Amino acid sequence: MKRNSRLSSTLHILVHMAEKPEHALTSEQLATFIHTNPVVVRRTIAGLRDAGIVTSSRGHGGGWLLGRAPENISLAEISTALGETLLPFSTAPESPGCLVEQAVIAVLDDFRVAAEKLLAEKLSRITLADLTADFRRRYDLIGVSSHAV
Amino acid sequence: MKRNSRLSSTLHILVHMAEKPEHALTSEQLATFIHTNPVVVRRTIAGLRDAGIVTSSRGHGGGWLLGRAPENISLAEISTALGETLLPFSTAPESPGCLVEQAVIAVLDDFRVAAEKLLAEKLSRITLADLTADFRRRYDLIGVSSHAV
DNA sequence: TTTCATGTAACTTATTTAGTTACGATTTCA
DNA sequence: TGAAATCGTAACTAAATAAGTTACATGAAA
Repeated sequence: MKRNSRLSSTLHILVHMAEKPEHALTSEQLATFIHTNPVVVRRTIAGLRDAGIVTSSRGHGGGWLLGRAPENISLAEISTALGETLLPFSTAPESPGCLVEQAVIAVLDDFRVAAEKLLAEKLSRITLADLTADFRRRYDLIGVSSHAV
Repeated sequence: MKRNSRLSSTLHILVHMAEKPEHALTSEQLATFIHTNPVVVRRTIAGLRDAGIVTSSRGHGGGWLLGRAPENISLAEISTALGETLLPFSTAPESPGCLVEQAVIAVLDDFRVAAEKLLAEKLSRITLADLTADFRRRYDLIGVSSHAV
């Protein structure tokens, strides 16, 4: 798993889980999908469990399942549950008391608040179901082209 | 200079330059403003020079000046000149040929393109002049409160 | 009670970014 | 013309962050 790909890797995993709603997938299996190892998977999606997006069970036959229907899981929730920040820049003060810095931070923070709201809104309109639908479309297309050949 | 603070640090520097339009500031001076060293400053704002946002001159009395009026320098330009990415997540393929990944990347890239456009628009409406105005307001306020006491 | 699975802490490794040193090129000034 | 000041940039070091790995405790099922 590459850097900064936690969101896309997690979505990859979730689509697989959505495609096997009745079958718990182990961390081991999920790890192979995103070319990493089971511990990284467990660590990465631990927050999703806390958010009720997935459930996990131990022991024989255990593993991971979606916590609810893909229609009710938005990318906004997933991103939040992963602890991802939508904007990459920092506005933490480095020279408390400096008026220039205070002005910079004030303006940037205003922008940040507004931007995060916008992004969260956009992400909340995309659901896991949209992703699985997109996947199925691609899958069916391959089938068609195979027949055509 | 902390991590992920290249944008705010650069804005800090630029406000100082806007406040001294006639006086070239050296990398050394700029470095002290953001608590780093001259080479980091030169490296960081090299892109701004290429974009015409600032100019630099060598030798005795040399240093850095704004390339044009603060009203005509937007945060969008600055961010771009710094080579900053507005969104932090990666959508680089890790398993070429995987249809699930393709679906995930397609959806995320659509979001990314739309989101970057939105953010760039918002940033293009904020200029360096807005920052200096904010700074002056704070500066004047301090003066007033000093008189009051 | 054995096996399979997660939960998690601790450690190692890889990557990225900032910091540093060094020095050449350019400009000003005495 | 020579000394001092300043940027430009390459090369290296250090620090921070994130991923990968190992190890083992916990819990569930056969």
